[in-house]
Amino acid sequence: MLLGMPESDYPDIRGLHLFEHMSDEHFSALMRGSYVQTFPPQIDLISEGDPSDFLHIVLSGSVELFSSWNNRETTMATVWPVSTFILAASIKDAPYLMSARTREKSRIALIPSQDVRGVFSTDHDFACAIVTELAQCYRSVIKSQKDNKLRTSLERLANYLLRQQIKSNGAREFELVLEKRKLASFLGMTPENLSRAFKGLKAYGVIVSGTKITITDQADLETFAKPTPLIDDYAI
Amino acid sequence: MLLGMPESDYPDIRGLHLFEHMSDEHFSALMRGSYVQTFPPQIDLISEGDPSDFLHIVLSGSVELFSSWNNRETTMATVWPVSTFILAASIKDAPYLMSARTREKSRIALIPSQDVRGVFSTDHDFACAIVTELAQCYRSVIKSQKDNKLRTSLERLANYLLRQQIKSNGAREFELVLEKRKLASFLGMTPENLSRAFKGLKAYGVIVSGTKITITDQADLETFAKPTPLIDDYAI
DNA sequence: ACCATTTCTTGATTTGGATCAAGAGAGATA
DNA sequence: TATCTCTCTTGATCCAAATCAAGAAATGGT
Repeated sequence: MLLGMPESDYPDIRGLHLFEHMSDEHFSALMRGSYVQTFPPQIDLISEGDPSDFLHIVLSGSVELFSSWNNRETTMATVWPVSTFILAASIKDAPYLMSARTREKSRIALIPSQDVRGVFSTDHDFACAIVTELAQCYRSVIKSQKDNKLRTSLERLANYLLRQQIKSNGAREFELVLEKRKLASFLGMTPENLSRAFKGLKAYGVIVSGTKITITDQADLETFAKPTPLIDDYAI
Repeated sequence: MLLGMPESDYPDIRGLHLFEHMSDEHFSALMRGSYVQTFPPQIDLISEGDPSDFLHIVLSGSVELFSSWNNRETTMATVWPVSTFILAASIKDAPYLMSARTREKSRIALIPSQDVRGVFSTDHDFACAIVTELAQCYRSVIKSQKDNKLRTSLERLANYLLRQQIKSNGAREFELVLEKRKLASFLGMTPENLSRAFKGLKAYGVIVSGTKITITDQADLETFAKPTPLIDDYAI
């Protein structure tokens, strides 16, 4: 069942860079036309090729973005609260290029794309925020493209772990946030090979126990991984 | 030597979607601060990591965008007249993620990024045009990402040829616009393997003679390549 | 707590692509 | 035109990763 957006969700959404500086009036207008729904795990939210009727926002839980072709499937990204996804398609009124499914029970806000485009065309601050967001998204994909084309799978895994470590405040020990099979797909490899790659990183001081990763020799791993801000820093 | 932008170049630039709808006043302001320079072939225009001082526009010739890491290099894209490149970096005032070099003698316009950001922050039409442009760029990279992750190298080549054929108005016969070694890098393979891949496509009616491609059995090639708008149509 | 199901791991094998090496062809230069 | 250089092609070999197969571990439901 679809629910109108409860006001209690407003602050979370308003806190996103995307909506931070737009006028109260426009923000309320967007919210009034929106819905919130809680979905069970593994539910398809959108399918690539469909018209982009809604801009989606993950309020809780998490969402996998994936793509398929010729009976193959690959994980493109994972979206965590609070963030939007498929902004580009909504703005361009173009079909989705990726599909989305919930990874777990998730609360998703749905803002009609038409409303987004409407406000975008009149609210300059909103347009500026969209530019910043899209530039960020674009640069992230370029980095991912470089990661894929310039690195071997072992190097990609090593750098992925270093990035995750930073997100875990640089702790020696941290948890994988993705299922290994999804991580493998995200990194462009098979689950079998991911398993072997983890063993390959043992030589550089990486210990894996279930979802727990321990980096025993930071310098050694970094010497091997050679992380660079131009690929691995999501902030720039 | 740097030259101010000659007025004769204004129409070409004004014709870009990006600058089409902005006010005359703002357009002139941008142009007044800009430069045009003609570069010889194989000249480095920008290096990844550098601050993005200028938005670049290719007026004639062509430019290769490439990236390097750990002594490896890969071709990311080729830019043809008349188009801009590194818009996202200019807007975000962030370092370039890709390097650029001329492929041939090329005329390049240079618009100070600061001016672009200045006009962007006040001209709503310009901001909207930037949104459209960035959304387009983003979606192109996503398509490229899907191409790389979901297809084998033979499939990538087959679909590349079909896309190039469309750009050549669907002719049975057309010319490759890239050097084969650059095409190989762009498609994520070695020159040796590209050579073998071309031979592999002979089975599907592709004849290669130097830079000339002939598709003798359109249906057969398409059956093998399985092109989809969600990867291969640059327009959506 | 138990069973069923799925995921993960490990090993054996195959395959696609990279690398190495050398020759053929094309383009540039004098 | 002849020579030099660079790109492209081809063949031989090697390596990384995919696939196939089976067992171990973890997860979820009753």
